[in-house]
Amino acid sequence: MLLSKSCVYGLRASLYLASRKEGEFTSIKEMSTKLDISFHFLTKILQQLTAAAFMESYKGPNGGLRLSQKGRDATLFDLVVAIDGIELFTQCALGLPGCGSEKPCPLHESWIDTRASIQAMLEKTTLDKLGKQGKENLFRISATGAFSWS
Amino acid sequence: MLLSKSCVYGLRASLYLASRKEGEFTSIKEMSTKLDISFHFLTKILQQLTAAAFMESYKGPNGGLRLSQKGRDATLFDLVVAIDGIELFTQCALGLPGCGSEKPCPLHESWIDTRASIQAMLEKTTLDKLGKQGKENLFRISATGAFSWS
DNA sequence: TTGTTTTAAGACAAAATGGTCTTATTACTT
DNA sequence: AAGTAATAAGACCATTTTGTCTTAAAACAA
Repeated sequence: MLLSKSCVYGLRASLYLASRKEGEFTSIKEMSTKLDISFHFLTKILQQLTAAAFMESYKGPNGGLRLSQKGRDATLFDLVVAIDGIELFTQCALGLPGCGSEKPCPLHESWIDTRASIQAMLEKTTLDKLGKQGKENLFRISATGAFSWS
Repeated sequence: MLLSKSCVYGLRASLYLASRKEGEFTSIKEMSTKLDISFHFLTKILQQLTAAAFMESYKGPNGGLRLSQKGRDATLFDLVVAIDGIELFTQCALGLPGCGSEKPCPLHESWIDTRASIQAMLEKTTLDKLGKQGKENLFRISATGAFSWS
């Protein structure tokens, strides 16, 4: 798997928040229901993104999470790095510590390009723009049709 | 991580065998030592590749494993699929079952291209050719210099 | 035949990942 | 003040992946 489940869940919830009106809080309960993700597990993942200041939380009735300015400006790459770490984009495809252009593994040159294209894919747009694009294109972020861009 | 550890170990051992003279048996013990991989773990992984007929085994003194014709003609992609499965190359990047061109996730179109380039990278050459290329380029397949293309 | 060298098979353990549950804490509502 | 709705924190459990160990089976050698 390219991205961990935690990571995918974090991305989908981030896209959910990107679809909401700026500044508005959305409860984790709502997101977990609409995206069909375990509530407690999603809570834990989003705590990481809140700690990393991509989101802001507010407790109590009508509380929840919302994207911060940093979050709205963030790309999916930023979120992936925050959850899964940077290794995918820096390490050798065969996991060989000494691999480099001096003494490369058989995949080295190809992998440099390929991993850059993965990064480019994730860096293409910000959450803010993805929120707007989602409304236009009705992008899928849930398995079922439980979520819809209002 | 793009590939599991099992998969990476399997690829590295396959490359090791590709560097050996055709038809010659190499013991798993030798490979595990030179590649710095746990002997028993490597044994288990290579049993999968033997069961899938990429390799042939021979027991007893001077026994070991060697690439079959199928193995020499195989690409790294074939080996990856045998160990990690085909999912990486068929599934949605966000793991959404219903994702497709009718109702795509935000990454859908990019991911189609990117995962194809990963596949292309792994399909570029066969083990046989990689064995020859390795001798010319002295490709790295171990972390330390414990292995050398003789 | 007995011992040695090798893979095969499978039980078992450890670590990482994924997931659940309970208790705090904060803020609102009545 | 008391109750309710929400996140925060962390203990705990389950599953998957990774790794170890033991025993069996095959082939060779003395």
